[in-house]
Amino acid sequence: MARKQRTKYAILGLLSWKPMSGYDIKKMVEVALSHFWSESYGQLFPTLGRLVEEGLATRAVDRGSGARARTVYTITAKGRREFDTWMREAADPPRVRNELQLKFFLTSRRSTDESVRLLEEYRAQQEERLRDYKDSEAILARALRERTLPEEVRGVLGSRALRGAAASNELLIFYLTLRHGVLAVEARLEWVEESLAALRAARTQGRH
Amino acid sequence: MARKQRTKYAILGLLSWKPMSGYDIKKMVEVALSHFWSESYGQLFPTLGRLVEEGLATRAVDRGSGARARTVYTITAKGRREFDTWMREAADPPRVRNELQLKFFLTSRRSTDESVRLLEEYRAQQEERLRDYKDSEAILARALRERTLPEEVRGVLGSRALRGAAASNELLIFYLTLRHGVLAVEARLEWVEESLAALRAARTQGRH
DNA sequence: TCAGACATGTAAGTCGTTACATGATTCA
DNA sequence: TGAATCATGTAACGACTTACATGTCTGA
Repeated sequence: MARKQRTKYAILGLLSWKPMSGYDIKKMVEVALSHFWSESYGQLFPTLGRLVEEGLATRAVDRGSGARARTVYTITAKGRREFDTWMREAADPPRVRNELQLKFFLTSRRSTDESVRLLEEYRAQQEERLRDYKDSEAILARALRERTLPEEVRGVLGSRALRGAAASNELLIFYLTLRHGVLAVEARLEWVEESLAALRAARTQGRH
Repeated sequence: MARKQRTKYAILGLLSWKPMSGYDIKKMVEVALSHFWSESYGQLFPTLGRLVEEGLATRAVDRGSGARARTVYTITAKGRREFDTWMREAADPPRVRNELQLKFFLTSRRSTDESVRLLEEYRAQQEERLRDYKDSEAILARALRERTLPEEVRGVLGSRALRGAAASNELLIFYLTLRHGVLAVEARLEWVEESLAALRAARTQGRH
């Protein structure tokens, strides 16, 4: 029952790129995947421990030249096999629980002012996000055009020089996942405008 | 810690419309809110019990003329006050965990075929949803134009005749929440096409 | 010197799903 | 008569967050 263990596979997937510490993984998720994924320390560290127990990763303490100690996890062959299997399984559709939509729905027997207020709250929320995304999008679009690897993404995509199809493909996929976020946010903003207009129109009609 | 209790407020909100049984609430969520909300029995019934304990709702067994017994919950004045308070609080932005996006991101060091397969899976998933939404959208758009209350939504919006601004506003808000679902799905489909085109273009370039 | 980032973890609790369990009623 | 739907719930589990706890290193 409920055997999804998505944190496990997310970690395995990131470790399939390169060995990382728990802290690295948390940072990576925050800077590169935050518009479609999240992990908390409370999930991350226990899961890393379980990965080692199950023989899917190994743990090693790295004291590189005076730097602070880091516990680095490396995926094993068995870990790669399990990750491969998971990648081939159908992804389960995200179950959505959008509190703002719920509240908006529940205003239908309350006042139109309240509906409008919620829409404006939603708009502010989404506009802020859009600004973030647009900044990153511009950087990535430029990198793709000019075939350079911008400093901002080196931590995420690795420090290999951007030459050959492989590295450029990584950059493209990274860009596309961000585009998903941009298009989603833009659709929500479009919806807000459409809804505000519809409420205004209804109000005018009701008053005639 | 983690004192959101969204199920509690969702139930309170629905009970603020009319008295309902646990089963009614489940059905209502499934038919009217499924594109932005979900509740499971395992959450619903214990929460309903808690509502009664806290004096936010009352429980009554209804044996209406030979029909099967139903346990009907009615919101109290205290319940309405708590619901009002919650409605005025800022909604917390939904934390998103989109497994398909994660997988797509993780294909960036694997094969383009795998990226394409995931996009096609996503497209199929979203197209199916869009068909559902479009059917309901057509019914609701027609009802709004003609100012009638279609049979399909009577269970949700109550059986009051559609006259006056109040009932028509309910229908409008219901329609708008569905539009949110439609626009979101359309944006995802747009993204799929854009991404497939980008991958095709990259493949051609890489081969030249 | 002190803020901020690096770094690793645990404890406690809540949230939420799924499977199970049970039985009545309706209608084809 | 038997499938579908109505109807109510519990048990077990897994998922996930938040708060707590602790300490180091870097650079302005």
